[in-house]
Amino acid sequence: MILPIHEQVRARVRAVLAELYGLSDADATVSVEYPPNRTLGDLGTPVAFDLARRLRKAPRAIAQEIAGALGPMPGITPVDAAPNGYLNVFLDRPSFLLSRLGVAGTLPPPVRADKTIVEHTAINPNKAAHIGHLRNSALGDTLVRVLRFRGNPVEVQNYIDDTGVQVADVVVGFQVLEQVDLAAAKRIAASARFDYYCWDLYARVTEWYDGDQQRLQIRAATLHDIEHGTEPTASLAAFIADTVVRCHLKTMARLNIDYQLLTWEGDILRLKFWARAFDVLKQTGAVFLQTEGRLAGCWVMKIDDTPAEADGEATETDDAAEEREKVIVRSNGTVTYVGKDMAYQFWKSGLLGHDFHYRKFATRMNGDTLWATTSDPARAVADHPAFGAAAATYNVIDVRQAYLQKLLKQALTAIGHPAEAERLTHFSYEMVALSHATATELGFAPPPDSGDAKRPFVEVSGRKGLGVKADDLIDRVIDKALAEVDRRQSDLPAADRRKIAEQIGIAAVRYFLIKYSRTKVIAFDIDEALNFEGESGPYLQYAVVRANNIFQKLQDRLGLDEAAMLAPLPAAPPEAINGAGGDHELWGLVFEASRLDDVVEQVVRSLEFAVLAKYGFGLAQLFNAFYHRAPILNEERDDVRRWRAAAVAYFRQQLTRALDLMGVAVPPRM
RNA sequence: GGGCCCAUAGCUCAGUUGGAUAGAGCGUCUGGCUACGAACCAGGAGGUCGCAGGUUCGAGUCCUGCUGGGCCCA
Repeated sequence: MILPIHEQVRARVRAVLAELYGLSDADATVSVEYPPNRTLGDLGTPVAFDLARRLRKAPRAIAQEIAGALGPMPGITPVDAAPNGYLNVFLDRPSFLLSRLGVAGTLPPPVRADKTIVEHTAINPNKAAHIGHLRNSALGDTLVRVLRFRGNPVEVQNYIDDTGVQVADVVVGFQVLEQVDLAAAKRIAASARFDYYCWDLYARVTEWYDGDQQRLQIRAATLHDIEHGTEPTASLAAFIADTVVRCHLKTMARLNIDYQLLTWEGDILRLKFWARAFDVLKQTGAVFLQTEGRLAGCWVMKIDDTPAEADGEATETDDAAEEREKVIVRSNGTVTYVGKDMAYQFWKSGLLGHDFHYRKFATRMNGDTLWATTSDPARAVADHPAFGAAAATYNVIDVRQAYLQKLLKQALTAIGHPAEAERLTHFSYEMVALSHATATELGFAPPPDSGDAKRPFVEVSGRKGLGVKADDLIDRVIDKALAEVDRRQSDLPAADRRKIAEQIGIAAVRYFLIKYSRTKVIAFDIDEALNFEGESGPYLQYAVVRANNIFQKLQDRLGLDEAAMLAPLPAAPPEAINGAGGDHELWGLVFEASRLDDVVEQVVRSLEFAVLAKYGFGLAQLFNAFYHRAPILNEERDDVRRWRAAAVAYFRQQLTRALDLMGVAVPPRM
């Protein structure tokens, strides 16, 4: 963990700047960076460049003055003013490594107070999950893990849109296309994969609508029945949603993803959350009844469509022409999903003044209860954790929802809570499409002369049934992993090999979904996802497995455990770690391993998990190179061997933690 | 019509608040297994960072315009 050292260096340089030049903290920002290699230094700052103009001196001269005035710092040896003006510092390597291994004291974990809600997944409960949903869940779950790593208390929620158009469509499929009632639907659920069944049925309903637009009236009537609890439609819809949600939870559990609370849209309706939020919106004038024009009879919210501007110069020309009106309640009385989302957000931010009832829905992977909201007092469990009312909210939803997420923020501001709006984050990411090769392989190739054939990728469409189902992908990746494990670990029992293959498959899928910037469209390619070589989850796992094997062998052959290997180090000659002969490879590995906390901060700041993925990969690469060049079991010199073992011990500790942040476990063998 | 995003090696992508020599994986070519198991490593080839201006001691990174592509709103 390197951040405490950053702070130490930054504080000391600031003190020197005040001393030498009378500069306050506000006058100079001291950024701490990493020199390109360890020969130049471990940490560096370009502070002299920033001051060159103000002080009318060459950066190099300033750097030399600062270096001369810095004086000794605990754990930090010489300070070097590089010829180009960088100011670089070197760490005391032995004490740095030993303290990080707990041989010489440990660092307290950070603690933060503010409760944070992360909402992710939110798949319409009307069909099987596909790879697009997996990107959401993988990002969301990683966000949860990363926030917890840095001490944030997190509540994970999964929003279930059980009263939306998509569920209505599948209800139409059952009732009209299949002539199936609730009892028959239950029989189907008992005998087949229900989410897969619904996947196909949903696509058929879409086709059926396309055959005659009049049929959309059936959808509207069905939706109305669901929203108003009219039987038998309401019960069938509830059964479909409940059953499909349980399928989704199983799928996500395969990837080590789960939740603390399922929030059901139907409960928001039945508990009149919306009515409550509507009152607030009306009272504050945030929404009003439009009496004229084409939106007459609708309750609308004026929305700010202008791009964010720092200055106010444009305001005098920005009259009504720049403002649009968003329909919140349609003239037929139905609430748009924006309205429901607002009520939900008010509750998340602790501004609604009402709460759900809660019921136990299932058991989580760790044995805790997965809770669900309920509107039925008879089903409610009195003794439940406190949900909602968080200081900060992350809504993990793809970029197509950016407009609606902006509306949520505006609604919070409009009802007089700009601070809450500020702490609402739309965790936005681009969509997942299919590469042409994979679309073709799946039988979805667009006609050669069509416009679709010329596009860079093929769009996934749940409505058309066009996509890769999450469980199919996971199955294929695990099958591939199992074939590899069978080849290499034939002595292991089948059940163990299966378990290892699952761990490897999960790593491959999760790493693949994390490694791209969130602003990038993923053109999903099955062959790429199945590649376990190079930059992949299994590569990272393999590095840790190798490191673990070294300690296993030390134990087996010499009876030495990690603690016994490290115990003599405080008194051992430090040449091996100090890079005698200009070799800084061992130290380079240790230093890079220490950067995890810095990387996590950067990840939370930027919400870019690709940074975490690249870090883990780079660290694994460093280790693999070290592994080849620096033997431990076959090393004769005792101190060299122990320093190497210490470096490997720290490496495996840190990469194991990094993998855990990605929801990836380390297999016992590979 | 308005807004957001993307463009870097043959392909897929990194490149931190502007900073040290533009990197990685895949593919391709060459070499390395008596095991700390090669799901690995070492090396080669491969680049007008979409185009044109601007700001700066310094621009792949910031600003403006343009081209091509994707998405959202109307």
